[in-house]
Amino acid sequence: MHRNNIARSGGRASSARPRLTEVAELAGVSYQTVSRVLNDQPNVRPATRRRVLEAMEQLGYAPNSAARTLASGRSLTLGVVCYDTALYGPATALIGFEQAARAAGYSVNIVSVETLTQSAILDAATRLAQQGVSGIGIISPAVSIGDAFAHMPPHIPVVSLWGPADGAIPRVVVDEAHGARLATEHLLALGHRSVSIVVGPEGHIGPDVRMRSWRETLAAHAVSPPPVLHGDWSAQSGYAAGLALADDAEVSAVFVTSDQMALGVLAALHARGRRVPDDVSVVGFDDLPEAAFFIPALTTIRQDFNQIGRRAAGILLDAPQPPAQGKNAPLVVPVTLMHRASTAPPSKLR
Amino acid sequence: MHRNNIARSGGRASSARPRLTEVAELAGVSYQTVSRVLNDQPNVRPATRRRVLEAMEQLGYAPNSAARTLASGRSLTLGVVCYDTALYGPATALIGFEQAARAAGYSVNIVSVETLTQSAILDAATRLAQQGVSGIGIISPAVSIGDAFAHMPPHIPVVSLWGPADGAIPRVVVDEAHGARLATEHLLALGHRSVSIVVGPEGHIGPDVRMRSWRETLAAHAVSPPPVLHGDWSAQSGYAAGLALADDAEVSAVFVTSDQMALGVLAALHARGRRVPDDVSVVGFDDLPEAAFFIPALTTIRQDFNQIGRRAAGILLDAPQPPAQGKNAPLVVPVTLMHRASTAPPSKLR
DNA sequence: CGAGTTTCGTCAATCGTTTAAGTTGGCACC
DNA sequence: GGTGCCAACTTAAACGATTGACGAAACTCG
Repeated sequence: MHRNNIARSGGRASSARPRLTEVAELAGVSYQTVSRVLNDQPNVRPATRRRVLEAMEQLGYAPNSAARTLASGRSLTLGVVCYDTALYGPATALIGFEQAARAAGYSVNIVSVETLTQSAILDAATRLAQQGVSGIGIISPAVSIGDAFAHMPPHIPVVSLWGPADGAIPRVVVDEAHGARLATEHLLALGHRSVSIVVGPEGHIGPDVRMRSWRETLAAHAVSPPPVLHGDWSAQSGYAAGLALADDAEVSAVFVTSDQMALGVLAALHARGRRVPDDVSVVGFDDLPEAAFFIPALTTIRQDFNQIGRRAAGILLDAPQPPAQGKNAPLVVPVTLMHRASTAPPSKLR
Repeated sequence: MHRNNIARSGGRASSARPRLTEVAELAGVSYQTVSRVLNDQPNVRPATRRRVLEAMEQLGYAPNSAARTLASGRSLTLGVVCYDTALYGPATALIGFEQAARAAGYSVNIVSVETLTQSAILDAATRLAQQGVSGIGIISPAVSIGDAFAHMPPHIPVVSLWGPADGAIPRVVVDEAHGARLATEHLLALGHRSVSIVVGPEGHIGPDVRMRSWRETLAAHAVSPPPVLHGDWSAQSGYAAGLALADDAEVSAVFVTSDQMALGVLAALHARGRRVPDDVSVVGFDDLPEAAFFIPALTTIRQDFNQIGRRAAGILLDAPQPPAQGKNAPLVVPVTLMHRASTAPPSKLR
């Protein structure tokens, strides 16, 4: 004997975690049978199964997952690459992902990336792959990560949340286009002659789609689009954009593509003495829990972040084999307009 | 032979993950030596080490972590129990935790709990323990979870973030008491005769400490404390509290123990026509990135969420053996006052 | 150049499972 | 009452590493 396990070698029930063989012993069967019960395979008599389960219960047995994955090749673990998960949306999606994974008996490993570059994401995903996860979710509102996954560790299904369409990996997105249309049409329907826009960082997927849809909606109403303002999701950047908007007397309606930025816009408009919604109407995007308590309460587009996470996990769980990763249609989560106090008809119409 | 590995049995470099023996073969050493390099044990000549590392590089070798933990008993994985990680603070702490863990070569497993009860937390921690994590962080602003860890899976170090003092587990907290004192004294120093308070949910640790400190600070200035209002961290609950405050003409200064609730308070005061800071001064707690863009910009107590997470991971990493879990002093992260526009001297003094 | 270290290889056991293949027992059937 | 068969169970070989003991070759010194 080379490694003496003191804890176990001494007499009976040790404090260490019981093994499969101990369960078998207690139940009076072979360890094989216990394994059968564990992986609920057929050919175990109900009475035997019951005895085994009782023995497990009694010993407080839980299978050693390392041994399990080693022997079986299946890890029962999913990985998530997080970026900026401190934002409400991604954080909520992460929780949703975990909930769905846990419900299916999987655990969740996370790796965060500081920057949203292809190589950083690829590194993170590789880490997870080496950890042996059986699927990877990527919370990545960036445009071009598709290529990165050409060199991904082979045979691990991947799904992106708010991901780009360029890659060949499946993705879960919200109906960005519809949301932008809802927002823009809402403002037009109120009587605004035009709708300005504050979009997220260039190169991110969501903003791009929202902007395109906004432009199309304006075009459908024969409105030529005003200049586009860019932000980086932060309230700070929204404030900067808001100052620019405030100085333009033509602006009577703004679609801000995130609630955080909308908060900044509201602050800037207030600082410049432009009243909302009297002088300027503002629509956000996300429907943060706080949005209803902005001053004034923010009209915004709600997206169900938790569901995005759940759906993403679901895709991985349904695809233990890498799915047909064609240019398959993304899973689209619907959005709805929450009408609150920050939007009203332009003053001249009242 | 019982299980034929088709992929590997065919000729040379297969697409499957290389094994330790393959590295050894390529480097022209025994697998023993490779293992020595891997666990950087002594007695390997630099030149040999280099050859081995090159071979690893060339094959893209990464150790199979399941096999590793099985054989060694070390898992190189930490677990985190998350509650409401969609909130900015906890989410940021989670990221910090992961960053620190990753820097030390550990990966991070998460389990979320829907409710913050002892049993839910214990279940979650047990799940993680069964997963084989070598340390557990608990993001738990609740009071009484200490007992739960009496029956925890043995010999796994645990640390709580914003955790209660009652248990015997180490914890990382912010200087709640100092923060509350800073906030209260700031308002008193501005000339307010009294300071009202809106605290978080009863039974949570942070709120309790903050409230006690607020009370002591008032006492030190010979001010008898006004009635306490309770919220649940949400802006919604802050709004409700704010309405109550707005109706009380005596109130000229409020310390709201979270920025989210402060947002609700601001909205309620605004809705009731009470101006901030002219009629009422408001101080928050947390310093969310958005706080500077509330209307008006919120004076608040900043805490470094990321650092809390990092520190928590650090404690676990320094304690591969369960630490001396006495009533040890918690690791206290400092706070600072961010003075902004929501606080000013009471109107009668101006 | 011999003694004492390093360095490295061989051999072997082990971690706690899964899983293929072999063995037993009992029942039905003709 | 043998034959056949299936369910139920046992045996044995992996999975991919870690770890220990031990010995042989290769260095380092005095």
